[in-house]
Amino acid sequence: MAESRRGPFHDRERSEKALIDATRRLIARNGFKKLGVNAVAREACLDKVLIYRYFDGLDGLIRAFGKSTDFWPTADEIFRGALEGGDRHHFVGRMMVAYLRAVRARPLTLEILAWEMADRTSLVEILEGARESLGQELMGRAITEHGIVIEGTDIAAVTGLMAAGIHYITVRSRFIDGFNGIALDEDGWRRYESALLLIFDRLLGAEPE
Amino acid sequence: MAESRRGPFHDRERSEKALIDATRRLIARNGFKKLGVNAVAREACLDKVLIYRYFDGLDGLIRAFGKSTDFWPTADEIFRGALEGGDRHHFVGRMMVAYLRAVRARPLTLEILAWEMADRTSLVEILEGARESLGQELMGRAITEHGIVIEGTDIAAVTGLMAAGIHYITVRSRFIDGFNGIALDEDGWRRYESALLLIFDRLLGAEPE
DNA sequence: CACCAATGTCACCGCGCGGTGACTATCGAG
DNA sequence: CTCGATAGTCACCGCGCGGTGACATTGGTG
Repeated sequence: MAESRRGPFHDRERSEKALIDATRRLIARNGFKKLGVNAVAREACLDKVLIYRYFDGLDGLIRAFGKSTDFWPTADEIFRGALEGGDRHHFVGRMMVAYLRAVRARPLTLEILAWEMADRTSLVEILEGARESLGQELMGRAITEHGIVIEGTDIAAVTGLMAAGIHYITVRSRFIDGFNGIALDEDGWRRYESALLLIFDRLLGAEPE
Repeated sequence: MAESRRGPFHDRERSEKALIDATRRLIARNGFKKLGVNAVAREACLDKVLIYRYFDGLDGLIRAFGKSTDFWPTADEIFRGALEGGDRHHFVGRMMVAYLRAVRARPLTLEILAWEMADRTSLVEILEGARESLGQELMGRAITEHGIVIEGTDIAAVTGLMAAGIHYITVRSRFIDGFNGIALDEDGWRRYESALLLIFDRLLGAEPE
């Protein structure tokens, strides 16, 4: 079998994978602006008709891309980061910092987030499913597995607000290099992280375990 | 003079204004996705060549639109809202709530915010100038005119984070009806507002003046 | 009046897009 | 070897886009 030759594979599975990979590369490189059947086919060095044959069009390709790619951080990753984050601050604050870092480290995720803000087409809706529940899962497991106790505070509203702020700043950091007068260099990110820790310490009480 | 007739005005000023108004309507209605010389000209019932003649292309038209329209809330509006917000919470928290309401009430502003997240073209950069300084102006005037004292807290980082969260949630509320498990109905907005007030009360101390 | 600059209209160009039908190449089954 | 299904190519369509040149219309000035 001529594994490494250029051009067609005569292997549907490989072609499908090539198209999905091309989609991922395009989104990572250019975002969603220039995403289309022509662009994907060019990137994959395959004919665009295959997108229609194998995926029933761009929608299906995006759907397959969404299933194949873990562009979203997992709850485990967040908890791991929070646990490594020392013990001088409240666990929930450390979770938010871990979330900030996880999102920042995922260019693909940032593009998806930006896409979700920009328009509401069928393409975007496909990618939203799994992750709206991440917040709930995080708080639920924080309570059951890590013994976090919340009382007297609308924790969903506060964490939602913080997650929203994290999304906004990280997404915009793709283009701009400052927000609200704070440069988005390593020092600026540290300041935002400290702000997150401080807010939850003051809200929920620092817990020097 | 046939003031109210359909069609050409034979009046450059009026035509320019018509094009700018058409731009505003289009952005408010469809966002920036379908914005282009053809669409604007159609909306204005004028020929697109005038966009090139009078504004040197779409860039210039957007620039003129940015100058002509006050799509951004003013510091005065925020202070007014904060002062009307009672005295049971810290002034900075009330300012953030006023900011949330001001942004929410401006569909045009939400579209611009969404646009800024989505891509970084010359068109977007034009609209960014005046407002990056709003945060600084607000905090500066809060300190000098309202006697707000901040110490021991990175207030820029905290307010930046909150403003970012406000931007994200309001922008997404154009399409979705919930975030982090909180419905974006009147009750949901109240919860976010309460969260803002609570955070700044805990951070800066409630000041029942 | 004649003239001219400015205003606005119209027809057209090249391009890349999404989408499709007809064709060829490959490979395994009988 | 033959045949048929599958994988992949190619040429083409209509459309809307950004952009431009040639023309028609208007209104003020001498």
